[in-house]
Amino acid sequence: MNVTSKQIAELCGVTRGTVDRALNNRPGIHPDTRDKIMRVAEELGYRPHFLAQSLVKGHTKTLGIVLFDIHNQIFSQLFHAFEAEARKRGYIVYLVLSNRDKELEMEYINNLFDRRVDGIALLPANDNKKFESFLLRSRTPIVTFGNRLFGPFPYIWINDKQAICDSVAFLADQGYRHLIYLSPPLMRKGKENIYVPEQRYQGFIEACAEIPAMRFNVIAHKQYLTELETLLETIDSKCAILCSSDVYALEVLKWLKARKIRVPDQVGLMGFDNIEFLKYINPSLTTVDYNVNEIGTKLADLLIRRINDEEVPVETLIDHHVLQGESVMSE
Amino acid sequence: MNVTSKQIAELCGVTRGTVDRALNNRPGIHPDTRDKIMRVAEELGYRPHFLAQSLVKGHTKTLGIVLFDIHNQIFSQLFHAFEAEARKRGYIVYLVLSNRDKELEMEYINNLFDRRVDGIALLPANDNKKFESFLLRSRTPIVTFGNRLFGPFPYIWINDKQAICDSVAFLADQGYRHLIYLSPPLMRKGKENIYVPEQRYQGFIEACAEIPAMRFNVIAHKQYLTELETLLETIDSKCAILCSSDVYALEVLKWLKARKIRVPDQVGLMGFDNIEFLKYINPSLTTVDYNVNEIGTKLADLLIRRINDEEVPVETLIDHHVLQGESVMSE
DNA sequence: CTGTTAGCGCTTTCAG
DNA sequence: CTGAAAGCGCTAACAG
Repeated sequence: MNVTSKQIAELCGVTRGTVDRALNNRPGIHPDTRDKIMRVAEELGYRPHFLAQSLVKGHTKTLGIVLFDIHNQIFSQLFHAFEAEARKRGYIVYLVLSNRDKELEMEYINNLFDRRVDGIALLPANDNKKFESFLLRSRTPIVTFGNRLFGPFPYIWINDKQAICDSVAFLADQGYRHLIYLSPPLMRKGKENIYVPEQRYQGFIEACAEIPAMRFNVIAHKQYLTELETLLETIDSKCAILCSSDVYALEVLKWLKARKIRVPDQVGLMGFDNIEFLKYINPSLTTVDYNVNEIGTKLADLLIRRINDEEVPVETLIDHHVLQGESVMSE
Repeated sequence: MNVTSKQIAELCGVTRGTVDRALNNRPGIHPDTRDKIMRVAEELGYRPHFLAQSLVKGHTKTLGIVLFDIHNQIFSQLFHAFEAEARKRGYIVYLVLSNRDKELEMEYINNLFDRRVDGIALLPANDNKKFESFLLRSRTPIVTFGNRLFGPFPYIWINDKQAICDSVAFLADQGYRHLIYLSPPLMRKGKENIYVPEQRYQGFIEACAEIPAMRFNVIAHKQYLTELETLLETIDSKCAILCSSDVYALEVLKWLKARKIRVPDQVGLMGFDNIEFLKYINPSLTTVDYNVNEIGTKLADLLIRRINDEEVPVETLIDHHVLQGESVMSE
């Protein structure tokens, strides 16, 4: 069914070299033969065999993007922007989900290498040196985001530490004197790459340490709700729960509602990411907002520029700001 | 950097044919030479060139999936399941987003054809005959979902018409005597493939027609909220708004809250899809629930079976049921 | 301006 | 058991 350049050559009574010159309009061919070849190609609905082309050209116009999963809406928004930019620049993208499984992540990346993707956008779950040298060995351009590696891999995200510092400062401003930082990913410390959770955590610790009157706790548990329950009973000052991402804040909010604990009257609540779904939540959630579409677009841009051997900054940090909602209140 | 079978052949003093026999453990090779070749391959970290392999084998172990977008969570859930099943069966997947753009959809599908994907899972935005014959011409296995074509393309989804009939029956049971069906996608009638919206619409009309006491309206507008506002003022009987998907129901709920119209006291509200995020919504939304993970998994399964030339049913319908939430109430 | 040749990396058939 | 040769479909360098 599929017509090849060889067939066109035979039909036109020329050789494949000539057909190639016409098809890829390169110089050195008589206008008449070119026209004829183009007409025949058109009629037969000729389409070049992409794999064969890739094999000889050495590139595939394909990008891979590795995410943990796509349940957290922040990543589907990011993907959408990434895909759109990739398309505009002529690339198609493989989306693979590692489910935070380190083995699976390596398997997938290997598979992407085998398929000769031109570049990979990576949200890494692995973090050791072995992994990094594995990535380096392939010489495939890689840009990381949302979690950092320490080899020479460009990174794009936000300044997480600063964002949490800003959040703490904001809550302090509103009169909160006791903060609970909730970040279940921290429990995977030593097991997985938790660069970003760690950054946020440090931001929290440092910011709190600088405010003399501030008391604080950290919850880094799978069973964070039960821990929260016991904790909440012991606190008497004005207290807020700062979550490392909106999805946890939503879980907490749901739980608080079930317990008839009023937000923000009895306890303040703050998330992180400003995912689109927040617009349907009451009370509206105070959160850290940043332009994830911009990240997705720039991620693709950086990757493609690396593919084209252009210089790209090793670190690109997008702006963020605290977005005030009804889930916290002043005095 | 990348080691080829040719290099291994030279190093082992054999020919590439022999190397191939070892690597793909085929019969007709001396155990010793096999061992040696395997050892050398291992040491050099040999990995077969996937594109070259595909070129000669005639398959790519690649699936394409075409979605409108990934903002509606129902589709990210579906993708997750699809991807997981594909991986288990040895496939990697291209995710492309048509944004409901018919031109773009064709471009993308052409691109997937060019790349010789083994099969495509398609949520079609196009619907005319030209499009279908275009799809057929390529002879690439295609399975559709979420919107139907009428060529011989297997289809998997739910029985949408029945689901809306069930919803209407349910609402009637609860004592509602006036229903507003809200389905903005209907406005694209004649412009795009709206098979599923149409099915749901017909379910609504037919079900209402069978209930003598029932009055009803349909909103199929982009500016559905303003239309809703004027409509609501004219209604005196117990009324519910039935939305063609949860995302519209959430928009409506948000708007009603802003207008201080209480759900379900003043008006009932019902969605469709039961997306995961609903668990964070108050009042909890009455909706139509179905197992979208099952759809994603079966979609991949059907597609792969078609690729393997197995017979697959032309239509696979997953169960659904009305899930009662607090957004509707009896008498 | 066009044909010939070699090659991308792998598989497969046919001899030996 | 192994080598030689052809081919997947396309590109590119070199002659003519």
